[in-house]
Amino acid sequence: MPGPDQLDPVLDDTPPPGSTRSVSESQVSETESAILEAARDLLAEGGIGALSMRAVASRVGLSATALYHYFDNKEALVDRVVQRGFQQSEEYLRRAIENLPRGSMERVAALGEAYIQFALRNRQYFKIIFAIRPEQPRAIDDVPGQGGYVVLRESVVEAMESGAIRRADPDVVVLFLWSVVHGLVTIFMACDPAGMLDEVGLCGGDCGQPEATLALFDKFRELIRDGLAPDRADGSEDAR
Amino acid sequence: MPGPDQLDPVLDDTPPPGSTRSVSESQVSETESAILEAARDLLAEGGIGALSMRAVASRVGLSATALYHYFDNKEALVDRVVQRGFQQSEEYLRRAIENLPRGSMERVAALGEAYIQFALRNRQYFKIIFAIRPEQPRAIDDVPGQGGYVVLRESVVEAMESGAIRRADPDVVVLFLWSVVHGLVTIFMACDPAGMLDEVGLCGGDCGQPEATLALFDKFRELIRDGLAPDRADGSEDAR
DNA sequence: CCGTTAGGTTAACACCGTCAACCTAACACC
DNA sequence: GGTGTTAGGTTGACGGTGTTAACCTAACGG
Repeated sequence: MPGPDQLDPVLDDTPPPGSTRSVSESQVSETESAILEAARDLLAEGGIGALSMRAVASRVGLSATALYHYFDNKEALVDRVVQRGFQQSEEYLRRAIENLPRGSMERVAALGEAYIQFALRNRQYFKIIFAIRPEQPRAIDDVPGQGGYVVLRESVVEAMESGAIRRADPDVVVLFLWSVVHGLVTIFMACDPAGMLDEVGLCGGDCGQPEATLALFDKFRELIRDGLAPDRADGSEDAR
Repeated sequence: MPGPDQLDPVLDDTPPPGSTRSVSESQVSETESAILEAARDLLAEGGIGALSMRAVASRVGLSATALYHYFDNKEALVDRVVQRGFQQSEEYLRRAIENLPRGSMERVAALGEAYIQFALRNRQYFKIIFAIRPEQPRAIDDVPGQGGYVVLRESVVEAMESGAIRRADPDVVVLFLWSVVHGLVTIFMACDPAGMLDEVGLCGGDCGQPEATLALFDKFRELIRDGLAPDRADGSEDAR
């Protein structure tokens, strides 16, 4: 019933007609982006197992070996697909906070929610990042944090300056928050949440994953804010 | 230089000689466990890419098709390998806390550290669980939490009763803590920590992953304990 | 003695990533 | 205008993959 994961379509990189697009960087032939699109679609429809050079090629109307004119090998193709996918994450996150006041805790929390939503809507990208690589971990730039890292860091620093959260090494705080939401999302991508969630008492049984994950994140917010230590003002809290 | 990930060897399941082993459950032929062992070794040596039916078979001295007498298909084999790997995690965690006082915060923290260590020593299992599987998420039982969940929950409940941590829904707290360490570990398995860590100021450049991850976790402990909210006893904290 | 089963074989199929060789149209240059 | 050179494409093949079908053989129960 969950259906195939869909992947968010990627920003079009055909230049707006008449624009004097600089020949820099993201010069990408029409065929090349058709290949990337086809690859993304196959990934979304059937996971990494469905993304074969031959399948991609036939979807674009080429022979498999033609792809090698654009990409060194399959790994390079997949990397580009994932990279393009994650490039959106930054914009996704930025849009999630554009209407929230700078320096507020809500802004930071909204980034967490957005990360969860993006991850669950693009889980194929995540699966690849954390699995496919033969051995050596990739550069951090490929990882979903990259774009989001600076966004989150900015919001955290602002929140510290405004006094919404306490002062501490912002990088540690950012990695901490990132770990929380990323771990949550990763766990829920691997487990059947049904069995775990009625344990937690959230939604009775067959709720959708995104809602359940977000609901749990909402409960996390309190823990993130106040910590696990018992109230120093010892007393009323939870008497009886 | 990081060398191949090694995987912890699995508990021997050949019955101790003379024991009246019940014919229940884990009845496993010698050949079958030889296959599982070979598969685990291949996984450790070369990742999932090196684990092919033919490679496993030849290592056991069989033809590839013989494996199908023991496992429905490759997926089933891999699942068993991973499942056996994770079965150890519970014991691993239990051993990490056996000398720590019940109800203490250290006990909870030690579980986090143990989880990180186990994950980094058995990362191949994690990669498979959280990424490779074709589509549908597996049952929660397969996930590394399963065994560990009850252990962690027990320690959390005890810590609440002793007053070491504040009272809250223990399941939410457990999932929260699990998310933190799991997220941390997952992120570090995917990124090159070098680039990220000197950002954070931990270890100058080429330190090993486990140490870096544990060091960061150590910094997290403070955030977990006290939360992000500014001290209510407003004042001294970080005055310039 | 015969049937069944467990455990194993070989041969084959369809698919995979990739390479080598070749083709063809477009363009730069003397 | 002829002549490289190159970008973009083809076909065919190689070795490897998971998996199936058919077959073999030894052990065991009736």
